[in-house]
Amino acid sequence: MTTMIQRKIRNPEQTRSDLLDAAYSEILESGFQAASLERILANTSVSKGALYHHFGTKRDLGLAVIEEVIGPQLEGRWFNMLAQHSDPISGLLKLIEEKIASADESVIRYGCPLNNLIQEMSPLDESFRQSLQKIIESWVEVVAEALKEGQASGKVRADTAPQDIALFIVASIEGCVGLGKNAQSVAAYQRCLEQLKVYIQSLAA
Amino acid sequence: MTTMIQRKIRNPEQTRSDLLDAAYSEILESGFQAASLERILANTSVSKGALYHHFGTKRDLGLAVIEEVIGPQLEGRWFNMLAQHSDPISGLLKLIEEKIASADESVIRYGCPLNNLIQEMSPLDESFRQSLQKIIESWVEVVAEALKEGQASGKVRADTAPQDIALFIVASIEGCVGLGKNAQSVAAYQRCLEQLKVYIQSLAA
DNA sequence: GAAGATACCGACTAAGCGGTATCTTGTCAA
DNA sequence: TTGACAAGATACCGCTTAGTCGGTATCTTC
Repeated sequence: MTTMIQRKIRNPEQTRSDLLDAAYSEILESGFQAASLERILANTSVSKGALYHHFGTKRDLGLAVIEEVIGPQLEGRWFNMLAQHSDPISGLLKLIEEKIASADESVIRYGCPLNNLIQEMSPLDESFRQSLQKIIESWVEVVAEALKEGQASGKVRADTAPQDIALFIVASIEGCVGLGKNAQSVAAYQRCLEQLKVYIQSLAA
Repeated sequence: MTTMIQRKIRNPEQTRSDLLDAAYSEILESGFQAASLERILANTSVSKGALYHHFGTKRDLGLAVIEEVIGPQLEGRWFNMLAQHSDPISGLLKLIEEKIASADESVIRYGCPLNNLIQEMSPLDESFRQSLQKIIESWVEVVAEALKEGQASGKVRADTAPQDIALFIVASIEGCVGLGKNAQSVAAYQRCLEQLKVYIQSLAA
């Protein structure tokens, strides 16, 4: 009944991964709710049937993007950087400096994928919120742990609360990205991060 | 041809204001793109015809919400508070403390209306971006001016850049709200703001 | 090589969307 | 009192949306 022009060779994992990538881009550009499955499909060569074979609903696709694309992206980088510095202050400064150096149009245009989804989805869908929260928590935890070790080795002021400071640092970063994004200004983003550096330096013992 | 059950008395300004209020709530809950005109109308007793009499498009309605509801809400408060303190540090601390004290479920649930719209709309619609940017700029400006005056009167450290610091403070606040919102935790929000207080205190001469 | 499972295809559906057209009614100035 | 216009009402339109379904092609297993 219908003409069948299918892919000759099959590669389910590739198909799934293509969908995740395309969905990630679409969500980054439009947000989750305004993300269009038709557009995602148009940017891959995947059919609607294949999509719904791999993901039960649009929601499932979105959650998979968070857990399998956004999460790993963020955690790996921070974990590694802080692991290879014995002094957490240097490690944090290095990470911020890296952000300042690599700041470009696309960061300023789309902002932080994590923050975007938090602002849009966390009040609307509890599963999204929890998924995003897991990432935030492990991010904060990595920073807090580094600060604690720094306190133990006498490199970070002892009269501070690592957990709270870590939370504030993460919050500030998201804030800087958000403001830079709205100003459409790489310079504003960088100036904002420079102030965060000042704050971080003030944590040194 | 059509049955006409209309409002007996007319009050165009009230109608317009009702629409703005209902649109504000709907946008706060669902974001702009997912905000439904039908739902907005259902929450007022206004007809679609009346809506489109007052606002040309959904976009126009959104822009009016930003300029006539969100903007004034924010600016008034910060301007007044900083005006009545000769010491900007005290003024800022007072504002943060007020935020900490008045933190409740609804702040944590919906977050900052301004930040929500920035993350969602600024990459998608240049008019939205500019409208939001005007608010951010005047917010940053109020803080920066207060800091400058503080420097002049010797209450704020002279070796700092008021404009950059103001930017960072605003960014941090948005970040704190955003993280508190995702954690669904008033306590986390408050802890985050407490750290901002520490930073602000460090600006004193 | 047959059978069963997995992967994939694309036309279709129902609902919701923003927006429009055409109408009536309230208001107020002349 | 009446004419003009602002304000409001409602039915309707075209379009997009997420999701479904019957069917087919490929792969794996025995």
